[in-house]
Amino acid sequence: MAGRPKIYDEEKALDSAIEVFWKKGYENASAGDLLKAMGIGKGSFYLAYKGGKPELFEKSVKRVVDHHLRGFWDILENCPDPVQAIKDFFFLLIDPASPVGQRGCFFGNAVLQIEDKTLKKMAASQLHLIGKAFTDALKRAKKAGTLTSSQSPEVLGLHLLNLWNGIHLTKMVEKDTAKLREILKMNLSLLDSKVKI
Amino acid sequence: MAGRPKIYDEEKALDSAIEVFWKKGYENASAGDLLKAMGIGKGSFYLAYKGGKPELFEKSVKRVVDHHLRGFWDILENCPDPVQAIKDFFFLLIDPASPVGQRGCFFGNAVLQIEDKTLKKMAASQLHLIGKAFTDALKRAKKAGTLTSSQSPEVLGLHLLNLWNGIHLTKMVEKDTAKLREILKMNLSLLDSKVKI
DNA sequence: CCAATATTGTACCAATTAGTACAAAAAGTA
DNA sequence: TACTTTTTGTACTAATTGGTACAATATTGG
Repeated sequence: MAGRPKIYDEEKALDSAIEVFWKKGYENASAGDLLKAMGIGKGSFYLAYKGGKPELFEKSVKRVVDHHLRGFWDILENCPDPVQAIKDFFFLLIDPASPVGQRGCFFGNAVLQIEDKTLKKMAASQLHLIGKAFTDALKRAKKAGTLTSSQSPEVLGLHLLNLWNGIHLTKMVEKDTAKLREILKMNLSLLDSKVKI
Repeated sequence: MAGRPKIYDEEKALDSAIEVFWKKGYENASAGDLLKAMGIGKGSFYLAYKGGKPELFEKSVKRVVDHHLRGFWDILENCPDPVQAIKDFFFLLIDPASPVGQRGCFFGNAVLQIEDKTLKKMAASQLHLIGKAFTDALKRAKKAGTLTSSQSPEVLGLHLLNLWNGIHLTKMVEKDTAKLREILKMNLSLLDSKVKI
């Protein structure tokens, strides 16, 4: 148990790779781009990621789940009013000042960018989990009485995933934030009881 | 004005290229893939598309607009009840038996796949046009009295574009068609007057 | 049937790619 | 100090890439 110590920080390097994947897309990110951003050489890279780019992406997915999504999940699971938290979150998503930016959803992008079936499925199942997180939060809200819609949490959770999927792309096309706010208001009003289908 | 005649059908070759772009994604489609599918050699290809893959994609976009979208636009502009046509169309989109399949939206995919700014913007503006087509159809429906929602056609049109963007991705993740139908029903009910926001 | 023109297939090139091999380096340990 | 272990950087390979050059081919018009 000795050996030359790593000169780089594994998590920081991984985060840099994630940035590249997110910004350029999976297929556009060459090994060279990734190595450069990660600040390591080929020797270190293929030692740490014997599977090359696919393995790096797999680890990136896990890191995005653990790092970027974990906080959001915790809020959904613990906040007093999940419905309000969800609404706030979506409006944050279209705020031009928000750090979320114009990069889209890491997993949604991946599903539409990656040809490799294994990686594509992995990204798709993460998206599905986001839907499940919405659903679970809504179930809790239903019990607590803050979800007043008569629709089932399952259907509403999928609706929110669909809204999530849509808005990430739509906001790249429609720059009028006021209009985006209007459609969010409409879509989120489906969680309220006053809206009868 | 003479010369050796073309051995291939330009439109058929272009359609084949579109298939490749649609199925594999822009970045995954190599020049080799495209030539093979188009059934032509390099000589013919670089004679017809001096700009290479970008030019081919540009022509593909125009062809998809003219060929795939035109029919839909005509219906929207001429049918007696645009609201009903729109609803039918969305349900067709999630029908497993539909030829639309799992390839997603040609333009939406492109926006998320292509790094080249010019091509990306071209795809984005086509998406925007789809939203405008919805809006225009809804304006007509409003005048005809078949659009009963009190929301403006502009906002509802953008909502439909957003639904379009979302459902193309969501149906790749959620295979339960019944659930998909439920969220379509909900989202499309926003066009009806009985739904008050 | 010859000239002009446009298309085709192939051979070729230069650049970039992912990935491997391996020796040098930097630590711990005895 | 010498040995072991792990990481690092570089040099290298093999394959694929997009794109060009060009001679051969197939047509129309004079």
